[in-house]
Amino acid sequence: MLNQVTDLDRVFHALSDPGRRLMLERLSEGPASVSELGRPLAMSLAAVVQHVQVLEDSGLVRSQKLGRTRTCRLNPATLRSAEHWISESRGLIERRLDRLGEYLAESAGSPDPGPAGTAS
Amino acid sequence: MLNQVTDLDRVFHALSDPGRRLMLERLSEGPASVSELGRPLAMSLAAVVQHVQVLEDSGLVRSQKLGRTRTCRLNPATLRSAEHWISESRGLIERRLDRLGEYLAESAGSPDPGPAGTAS
DNA sequence: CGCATACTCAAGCGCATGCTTAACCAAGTG
DNA sequence: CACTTGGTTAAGCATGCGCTTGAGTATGCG
Repeated sequence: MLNQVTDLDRVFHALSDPGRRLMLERLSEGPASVSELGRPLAMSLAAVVQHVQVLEDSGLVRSQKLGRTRTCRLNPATLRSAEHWISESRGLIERRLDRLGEYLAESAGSPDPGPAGTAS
Repeated sequence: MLNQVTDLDRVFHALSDPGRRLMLERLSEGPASVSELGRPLAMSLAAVVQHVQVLEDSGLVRSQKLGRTRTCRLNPATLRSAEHWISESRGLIERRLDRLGEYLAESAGSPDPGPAGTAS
């Protein structure tokens, strides 16, 4: 719950690249080799390897080498932790907005009394 | 569904910074001013403004200036689109793993028949 | 064996990011 | 009015990121 923060850094950063997301989408349909992941991407194999490394460092992907090919597979648990962070924040504010809506509906006409609370 | 991709770039990139996530958590409890968002962050106001700019470009945050203070508030819709992308990928692979589990339970002993499909 | 395949590693390059300081402006406050 | 507070903008700098090339290693195949 605390050092997960730095984990989230890596996860969201990994997710912020369209090429890496494409790899993940591919991986969500089943395991794949490194060169297979990079095939639709128009870049050198070395670059693909670096992307895979980012994904693996983030925990989104795990891989193992069998013979001379490295097989990657998605790790849903890490994906879930990112999803969890988002849904927490989103849930929080949506509940807040709901309550605000009710409040405004009840006492229509009054301005927001104190949205931020401690305003120094 | 298509040009959302570049939007997701910005959203996930915005989420990849711990300071920005802290701002979002703050914002999920209600609107706040720029200097208020930056108070716990140990950096100059100018830097905070730049972070807010990133959040706003991503669509995660909207703001309006009233008097001399800019008030920021969270936009749950954008948060939801990021959550949606993740849950899609995660759902896909978890269903796949479930099916694989059933398959392995039924015909125990057989190897995976063809996980990637088109292996060229 | 020789040759292709599938990476792996290191160095380097250009550009973006994250921050700083400094100057500036506008809005409240005494 | 002077002064402070809150924010904006621009310039500059250090670091990191994404990619390349080039060389090397290990595996599979005929």
